[in-house]
Amino acid sequence: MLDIKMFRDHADVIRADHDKRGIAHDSIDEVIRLDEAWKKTRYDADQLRRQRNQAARGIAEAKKAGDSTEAERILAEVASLGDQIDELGIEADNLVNSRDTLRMKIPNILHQSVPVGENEDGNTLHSKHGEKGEYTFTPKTHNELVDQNNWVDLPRAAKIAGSRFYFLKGDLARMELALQQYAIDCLTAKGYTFVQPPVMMNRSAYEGVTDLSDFETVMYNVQPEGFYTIATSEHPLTAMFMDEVIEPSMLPLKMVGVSPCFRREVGAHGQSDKGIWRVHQFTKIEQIIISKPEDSWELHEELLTNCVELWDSLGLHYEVVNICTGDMGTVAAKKYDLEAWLPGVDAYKEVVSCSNCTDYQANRLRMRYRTAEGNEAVHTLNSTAVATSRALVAIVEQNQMEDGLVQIPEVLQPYMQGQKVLQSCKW
RNA sequence: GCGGACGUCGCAUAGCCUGGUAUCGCGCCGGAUUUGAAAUCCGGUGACCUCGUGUCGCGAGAGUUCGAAUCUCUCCGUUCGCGCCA
Repeated sequence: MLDIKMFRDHADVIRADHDKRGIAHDSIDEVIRLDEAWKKTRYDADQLRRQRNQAARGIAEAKKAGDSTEAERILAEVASLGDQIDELGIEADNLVNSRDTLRMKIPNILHQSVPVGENEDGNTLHSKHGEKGEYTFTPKTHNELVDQNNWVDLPRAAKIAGSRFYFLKGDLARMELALQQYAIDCLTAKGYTFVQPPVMMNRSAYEGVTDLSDFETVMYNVQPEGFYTIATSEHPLTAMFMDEVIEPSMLPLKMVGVSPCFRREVGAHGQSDKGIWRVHQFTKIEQIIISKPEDSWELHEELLTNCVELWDSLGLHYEVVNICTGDMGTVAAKKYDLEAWLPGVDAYKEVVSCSNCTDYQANRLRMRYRTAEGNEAVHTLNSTAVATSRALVAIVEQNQMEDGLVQIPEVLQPYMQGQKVLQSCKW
């Protein structure tokens, strides 16, 4: 959510940003209109409250002085004030609620380095890492490979849960765990604190970190408590300091989180999403930073550097893409994606997303830090380190051999008792 | 699940019984003093607005009242005891 001061003092900046994104200004104008109406109504209500408070003080004094006639007189005079105050108060509440409901939907201000484009075709190449491997045979898709080796059981998962769930089995499941440990070790070595978050959140905290439409399409709602299962550990870790004033000496707060991630994937279909590429549940190791505003752009680059080092060390070929205006969501001010090459389909597909959300989430979460001038909103950043299901797909496809077995990346071998090749499951 | 206690500005705490201006301390910021620092002293330190002798704010919401941190109810959270439990 953008600071209301942006609408009052720098509406031109928001308008220019909407122009870049190619969206109309209607909502901005409406927020400004509602804000002015709220300020006026609020002022009127305050004036009445002031009258009432003065009267109440008068009554207190009169009673102390033992003058009950005077007390009765003031009481009669202000008898109707309460109703008027209630009326104006409700009106003011309605106005400010409408204002903020609308304000929540207005996207973050983009960084100037974000390329302008209508859709994902406008994303620009930031950097290339590694080379396409050369195969003396026709590379298979990960679906064919996990099927051939009995590493994934989709039909039985569908039977007991539903489509887009999976059993992960044998050596592939072992490598999944190795990936988790390796990624966590890499980041804790860089000074990031390992945190395991709750995997469910209440609605009010969740509203602080996500696009409102996600409640209808992304998160599972768990009854009877009404919790939401997290779609990524970004959400609990970012919301962790909700409603707090953080000591500046604690910043920047760097965390590496691991959690299962749950996604309903409403409306998501298509041949390319078969197998374990797009699923309802997967594990993700996530980097989170909470920082002072002046440090966030440098730290955004640090997050990307961490990803690059991690993915390079796995020996994988991928590209880094700078997401354009038309492909950016509501929350991020700038976003890099890592797209790994999948030889089975000869395409680059998203495996990592690295965002600077500036003060957008912090404003919603009322998450501030102390400065000489007062309390100011912090900046929040997040980046995938490894989403294991997708990393497995990239490894399986890129490291496949002619017999359909898969070489284990060297850095993961120590986590698998030195094993070098993933073996098939018997059943 | 049952029963009790508790929730007050960044932290810590008083006020609650008996309704009538949000207390003291620490930390932090500014000023005085100092070559500098420490110590000391003074002031400030939640949010909002049309910036006032203004309004709101004591976990959230509702109620009683001219007026609620204070009384009543519901909910949330923390904690202790009992029960169940990996």
